[in-house]
Amino acid sequence: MQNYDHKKIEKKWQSEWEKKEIYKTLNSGKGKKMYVLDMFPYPSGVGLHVGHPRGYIGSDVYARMKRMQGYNVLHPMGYDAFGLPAEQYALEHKIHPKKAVEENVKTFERQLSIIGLSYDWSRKVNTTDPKYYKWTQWIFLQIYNSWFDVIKNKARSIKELELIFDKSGNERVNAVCSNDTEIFTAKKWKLFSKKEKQDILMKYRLAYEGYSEVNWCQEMGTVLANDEIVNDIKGNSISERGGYPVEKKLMRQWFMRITAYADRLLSGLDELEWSDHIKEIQRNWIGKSEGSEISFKVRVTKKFSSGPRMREDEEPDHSENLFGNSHLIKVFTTRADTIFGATYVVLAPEHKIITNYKSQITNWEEVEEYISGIKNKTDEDRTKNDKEKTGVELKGIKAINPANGEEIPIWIADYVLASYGTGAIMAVPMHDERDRNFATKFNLPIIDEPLVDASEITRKVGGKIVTKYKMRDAIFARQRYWGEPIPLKHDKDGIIFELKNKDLPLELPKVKSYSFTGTGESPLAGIKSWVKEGYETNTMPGWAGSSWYFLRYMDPENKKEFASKKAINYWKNVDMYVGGAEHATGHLLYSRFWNNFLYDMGYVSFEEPFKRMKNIGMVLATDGRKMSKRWGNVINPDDIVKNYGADTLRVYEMFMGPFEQSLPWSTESIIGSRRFIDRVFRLQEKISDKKSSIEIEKILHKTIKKVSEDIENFAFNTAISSMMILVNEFEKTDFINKDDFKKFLQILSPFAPHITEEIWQNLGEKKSIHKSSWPKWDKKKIIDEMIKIAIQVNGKVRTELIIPIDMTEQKIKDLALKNEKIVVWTQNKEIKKIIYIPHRVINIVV
RNA sequence: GCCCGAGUGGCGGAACUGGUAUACGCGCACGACUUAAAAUCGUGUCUCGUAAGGGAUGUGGGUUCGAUUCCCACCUCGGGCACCA
Repeated sequence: MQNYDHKKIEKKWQSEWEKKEIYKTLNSGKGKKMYVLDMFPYPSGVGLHVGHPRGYIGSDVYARMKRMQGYNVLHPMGYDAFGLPAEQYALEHKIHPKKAVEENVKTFERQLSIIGLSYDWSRKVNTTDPKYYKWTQWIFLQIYNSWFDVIKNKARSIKELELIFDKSGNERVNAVCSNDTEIFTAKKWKLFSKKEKQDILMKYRLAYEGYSEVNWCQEMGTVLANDEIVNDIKGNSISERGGYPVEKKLMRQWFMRITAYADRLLSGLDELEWSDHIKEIQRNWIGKSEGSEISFKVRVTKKFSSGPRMREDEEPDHSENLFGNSHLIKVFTTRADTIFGATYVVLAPEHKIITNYKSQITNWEEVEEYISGIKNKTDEDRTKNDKEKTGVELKGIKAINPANGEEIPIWIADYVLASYGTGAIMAVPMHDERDRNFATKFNLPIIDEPLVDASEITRKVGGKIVTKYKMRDAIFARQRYWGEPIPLKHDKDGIIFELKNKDLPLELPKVKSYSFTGTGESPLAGIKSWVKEGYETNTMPGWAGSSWYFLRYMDPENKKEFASKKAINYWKNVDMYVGGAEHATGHLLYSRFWNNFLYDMGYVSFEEPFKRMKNIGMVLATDGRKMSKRWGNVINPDDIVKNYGADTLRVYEMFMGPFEQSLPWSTESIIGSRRFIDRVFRLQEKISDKKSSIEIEKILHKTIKKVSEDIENFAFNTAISSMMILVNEFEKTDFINKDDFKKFLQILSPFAPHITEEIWQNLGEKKSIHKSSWPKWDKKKIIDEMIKIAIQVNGKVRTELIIPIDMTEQKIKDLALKNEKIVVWTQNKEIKKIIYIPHRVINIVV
């Protein structure tokens, strides 16, 4: 008997499998389909630590079992490689990002290849490959050319909207649109110029151009993310690196109107087999709340003013204009029932109505100062919970509470956000803690008025019931180089043209420097030919390519479509998605959004892309911290594979604890998994043609059942522990039946593919174990004839009984009562009742 | 602050739907093999107690014949959101 040489065995089988392409998947097959997908990685320069492959091993075990169970399994891998880290790596190493990605992919593949994962590598995708991002651009154009019909609750072509405008204007259109959209008739629409029409349509498109505030750092010449900013001693925002001042700057951006899908993204969660935890995070992120929109009239109290025209008897205005018109303040409240307790109104400092009353506000200087003070603060500063409330009253004007006609003061304060609701609130200090804090600080009245019916009062004061979401539209632009170019161009009059399909992909141009431009614009803006052609200079954000990659794996070489109808209809949604929980509010929301959109437009036949999902827990370092170069606690999987073998690494990573739980790595404990593999190898010596004992058969079949069920539930740790128990039993016997041992090898093979293949073929099999059929357990063989039950007196276990499984309840009770260990506790006492739980326990209550 | 999740031996963890808590593995101790060590194998390993028996699943209470599991309060840790009207 030769010794177990993991290096030799693993190398041999890996090259054999590759040669025979045993993991290659066709877009058709006899069995049912099964799409098992890993979240594709961002190949970074530092390489993998032992935590990274844990999720891949889990999905691999699952995919391998499903394959053996007769499913046609799609199990691909690819790379998400656009974005900042690759760009920064390139800057540091002075190479092109494309080169950096190539290098990192190579490192990644070398590290993965030695673990023995069963990917179909022929389906590899890379988001930075023009052949791939051609279709990212194409999908962008479909989204750009769509609007959202609220009545039909789905996306429709923008051409249809134009037809509606031609026919009847937008008065009756119920669409999701930007909130400063004005109402027009068909007649008026026809009079608009081309540019004006374009601007109006832009307010309806699901991908649209707009402006948003960014954190701008002049010294660094770039936009910073929120977590790249810290506060100095005075509370001013400064960059984390360098400590330069950061201010807010309005910047042109592209957006995705994900808010149109808020309701569907919320209700779609119900049918998904995801952990409740992740669903809850998405629900909170979407943040649905129902309430009332109510208008408060503004009255100028300063005498002889020449302000906006106002008439007391004027009808409230119900236009969709965000900030209402000049003489009405529209507030959003979830507590319309408290309206009689409203003692003041608060506007966001950005509220448009403020400047409309510039000449009526008597303390304008003070107001202006407060507003400009807000400008230099980041949202984070403004929204710190423990922050003392600040604000300024708008003197000279008052609001009228529509419920009781009372005149109440109007304030501006940064605790009211322009981006949520209507940017204005009615303050009810009696019922709202924030309003109460504010009222206390500024000596505003706090009154206790009886509550009224919310919907009734809303109707009475001419308001309406509305639903609001916390979720915002997603910014879909980066002012950086390393991303997909946006496939649009404009002429000198600002008319936007989309690129035709035949002109896709619009490839990233070569550029001298892809570092920050200093103007905040993308490096593409520095390329004369690019700008001259009128191409868009923003690039797409990192999440663009990852929002649809699962569809490309189905048909990765297709040149005519992002994937053929046939392939999409065959594979449909991902059946099992495996990856980190940190993508809950990013990737997992965006890709659901894109997939919903593609469903609306008839490109895919399913609304939800990821039916089942398991979230891998993090592998922590031995010290309980995250593994990081910084702490010097990184364990490299290459070393583990070298010293213990890939099978041992795989078994250990699955055995160390529950799949979804974060666990500390222990190189000390890994020896247990290696011993297990060693024992399995040594068991070969005991193989015989003799029939196994009934006891061994029983435990074997129980183990097959347990392992099958555990893999299905991603309970890999207990699957392995049950196989360890079986091996312990095998070791106690003199011989092992060959067929029984082969069954054991099969259920172990998803975890330890190399050693099981080696023994399998040592036993005379010619075909790969991974192509064999998953063993079935025999129901008859797992039934115990004799079982052990506990006998309790008053809930405490006093003894155990071993009885035939079919013994009657009465007989068991008699036996229990006669038992000498029980009699000690029951004599001279009245037996009140006896509780019998079949096959488990008898409890005698005295 | 609000919303989720978790807390079990020296360590990682197990326990179906309320039914014998501590499976499996690591570590440790002792023993076998060995000149010796490693490897391997065997035995033991929650705690107090000689035993009978008692006590332990973060803490305190409750429901129940019976609670790691359900309920209430609190403590600690992890995650999400963060003045969302």
